[in-house]
Amino acid sequence: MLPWLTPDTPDRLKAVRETSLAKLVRDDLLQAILQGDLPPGARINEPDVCARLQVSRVPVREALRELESSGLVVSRKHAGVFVRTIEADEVGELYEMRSILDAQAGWRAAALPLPERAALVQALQESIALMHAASAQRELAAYYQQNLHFHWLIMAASGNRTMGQTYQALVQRLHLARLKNLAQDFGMRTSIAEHERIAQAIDQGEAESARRLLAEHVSGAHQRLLQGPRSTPPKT
Amino acid sequence: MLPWLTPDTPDRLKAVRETSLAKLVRDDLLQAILQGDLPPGARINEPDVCARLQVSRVPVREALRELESSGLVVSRKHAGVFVRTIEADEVGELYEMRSILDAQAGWRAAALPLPERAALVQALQESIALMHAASAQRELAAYYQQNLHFHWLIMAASGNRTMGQTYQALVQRLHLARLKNLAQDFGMRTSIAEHERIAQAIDQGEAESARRLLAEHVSGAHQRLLQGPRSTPPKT
DNA sequence: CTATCGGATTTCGTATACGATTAAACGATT
DNA sequence: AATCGTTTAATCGTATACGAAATCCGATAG
Repeated sequence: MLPWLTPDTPDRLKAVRETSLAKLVRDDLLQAILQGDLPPGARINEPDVCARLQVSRVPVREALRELESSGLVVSRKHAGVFVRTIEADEVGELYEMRSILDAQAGWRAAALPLPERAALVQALQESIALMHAASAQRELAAYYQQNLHFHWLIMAASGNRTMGQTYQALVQRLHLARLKNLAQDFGMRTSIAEHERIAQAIDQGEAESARRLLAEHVSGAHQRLLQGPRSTPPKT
Repeated sequence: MLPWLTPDTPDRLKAVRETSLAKLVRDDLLQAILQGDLPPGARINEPDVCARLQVSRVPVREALRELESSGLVVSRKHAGVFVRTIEADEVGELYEMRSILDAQAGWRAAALPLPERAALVQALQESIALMHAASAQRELAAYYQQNLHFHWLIMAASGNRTMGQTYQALVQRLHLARLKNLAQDFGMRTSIAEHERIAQAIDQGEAESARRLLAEHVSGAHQRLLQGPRSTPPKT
């Protein structure tokens, strides 16, 4: 390798060549939306974005169109672009889709050849450990992130990139809904226990179990969300 | 109703108010792609589109960006926009997603309250009748359309609009793959028989059966596609 | 005759400016 | 107080221009 070439030079070169201003603007707005800097219902001002990022209107408009088609913003003609507000019924729709996507990914993951599966399971267990830590310290944000990570590990391992993209868009929209209702502790303990059983099923190669557990896990998460926070589960 | 108001006036008014040039261009290009006028791999020339539709470049670019994010075209910087070519492995990914979406929709449909379910089943049976007709006359295009229609009926009846949108985008991409391989007769008889059993399961309200049958039906369609055309199934 | 290098053409990406249209806010009138 | 008209500000669509990149093509060297 030539001395002035760092290992990541080809990647950076490729990134510069293939990226466009529109994509950069899109990523910036995406981050702003997901972080809550642009809360649901907020109006996105084109000139402001142009001024902030020092770009012209065209890339901004293209970025907004792309965000619109992924369902994160809505554009009302001659009125502006607004961050979408996700209604309760749509949350239900999104959870239903998540449940079947997660279930399918889990099924695939559990049917993976042993070496890859073992690597996945190890990553899952590390994620679970971090969930325990976050739960113990009541760090909801950290727990939430780990939760996303856990499921993403399974999705990524399933090997279906198309499904992964849909999943990602889906999670982003759910995140939008989450921004409205303040983050709350909806049964972290139950959730962790389910995660452990899922990881176990994948570890054992029990594909059908993994599928069922994941479907129930996601549906259950939705149910817990609907029922709202509870102090402690009643001992029957 | 006021005399000068035709029944569809509100709709048309709404359409005019909400539509934009970009959306019109998008729909036009979408149709051109799906009809095969712009075959996979074809280059989409911006000035040509501008000249043909008598619009400026901005709406054309926005339309292309939207098509890109729905996976129908790819844009190579400074090289142009091209209709996507779907590779075999991606076809597999798409079929995998279709199978779980169809299965879930069928499960929901079979759990529908009786009046809606009866209406759905009637529509499904009409569709099957048209499939029989198309099959008898070897009209592959007509059969293909009915096939799409059949599955769409189930998806629409399931009531999950979000899932319906993903499904639609998915079917469009699969259609793109189909444009490359010439349309072929991959077991219409088997397919019709499966459709009949699916309609029956929904009619009987057997949700789990409907889910399983649809999942197997779509997977089977993919398998038939992979194996290529066969003269007649061997009698065991 | 082939391969490679270089320039010319084409096309895309971006920036800027302007007219048209619309929505929302404000004020005037009844 | 309610309604209507006006104003204002924003967006949308368009036109134009320029820089950058890629492709095409020919000339030259081997």
